[in-house]
Amino acid sequence: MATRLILVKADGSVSIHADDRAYKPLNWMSPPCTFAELSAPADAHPDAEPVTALWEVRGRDGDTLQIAIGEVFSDSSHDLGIDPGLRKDGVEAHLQALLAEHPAALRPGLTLVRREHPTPIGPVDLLCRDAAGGYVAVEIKRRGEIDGVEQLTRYLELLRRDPLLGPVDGVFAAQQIKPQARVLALDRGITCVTIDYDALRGLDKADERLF
Amino acid sequence: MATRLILVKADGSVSIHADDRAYKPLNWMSPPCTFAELSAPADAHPDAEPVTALWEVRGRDGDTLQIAIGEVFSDSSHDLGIDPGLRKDGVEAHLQALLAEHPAALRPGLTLVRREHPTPIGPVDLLCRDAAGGYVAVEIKRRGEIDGVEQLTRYLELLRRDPLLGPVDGVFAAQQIKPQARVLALDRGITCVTIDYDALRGLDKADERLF
DNA sequence: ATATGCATCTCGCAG
DNA sequence: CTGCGAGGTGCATAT
Repeated sequence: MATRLILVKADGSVSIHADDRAYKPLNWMSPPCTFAELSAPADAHPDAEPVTALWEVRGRDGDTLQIAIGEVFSDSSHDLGIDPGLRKDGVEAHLQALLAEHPAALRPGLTLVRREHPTPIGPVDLLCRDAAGGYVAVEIKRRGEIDGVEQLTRYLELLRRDPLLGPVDGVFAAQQIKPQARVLALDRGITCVTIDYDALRGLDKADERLF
Repeated sequence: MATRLILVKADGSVSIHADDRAYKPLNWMSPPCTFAELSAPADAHPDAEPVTALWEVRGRDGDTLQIAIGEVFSDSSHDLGIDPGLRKDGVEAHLQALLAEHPAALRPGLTLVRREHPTPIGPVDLLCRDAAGGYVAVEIKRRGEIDGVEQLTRYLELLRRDPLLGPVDGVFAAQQIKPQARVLALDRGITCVTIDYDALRGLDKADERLF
């Protein structure tokens, strides 16, 4: 038993918050879920704090979350209406767009062949050619971790099976690259490039001024 | 402007919730952060809804979150006190502990060499030996997905470079294994084992009774 | 409905 | 403090 905040949203989710852990609840049930009040809660131990209500929230896979309520300090309900939504900036998609405009920022002489070049196991962020005409596959992340290196490795493996392309170089580009990811990349002959987002955006702005 | 829930926690975090997205806020600032009310909010557009207050939340890296408040429908504050905390059951650590006690549940004749056996790129969950004396590396997940297979593959690659160990088998153990992960594992010669947590715990309880 | 990839992920642990 | 792995991750998108 503890004083906690229970948040029931219109989407059907239920969250139980303590006064810490940032935005993450102690426990929760994601929608879709159904909500029921179990009748006549019986206290197992007479010494325990009395339970005045018992809620059961049932999730889609049959998981249940039971909430035993002792005392209610505050209970309010509000209709929030339709939300106008939220727009974000600076995510991976923007990095990809900027680098597609300025591939030479990754390696001098690099030119873009296409964005989201398809392979059987998913699209490569950028496919480029270097000054010598060789193909270069680029994987872009906001934060470069091992997963990204694995992803690029799989793409390279498939691209290199394509006789039309010939040898394919790999470039792993991110605003920040974790040491372990860097080690793994180098071990696999993949070049790491850390990106300065603001500088790149500046480059883009300068470009616009020229035309 | 929209009707939203603003949650300010004792840990200093601020979250802004819409009436959907399960427990995730539309926007937030994680602790540690400081909270200030900017004075005299000026409305840029006379037609816009009036802003009666303007909050600025500043994060550790200098990020700021500004909250413009029009009308307050409800405002309440509660002292939640110290939280007794939350104990979880059935997470990967428990699975690992149980399997370390009962490695033969993975494959008959298997015995434990050590838990968290170190490699240059991280620890292998379990290192075991089979009846024939050969080494077996075990990766344990609650939910087996492709990432886990990749992880085990990396460990195996490194362990197999160690001449002291000789050939090393791989076992991928999880309560639930996704079809694609299973296909990838089999393609790489890795054995998949789905674990019945309750049965394993029963095995453990039975063991305790013997001593 | 399911698989894949991103995220201001958050959180806990261990060096 | 930092890095890294786990999470009932959540969430959007493409298939």
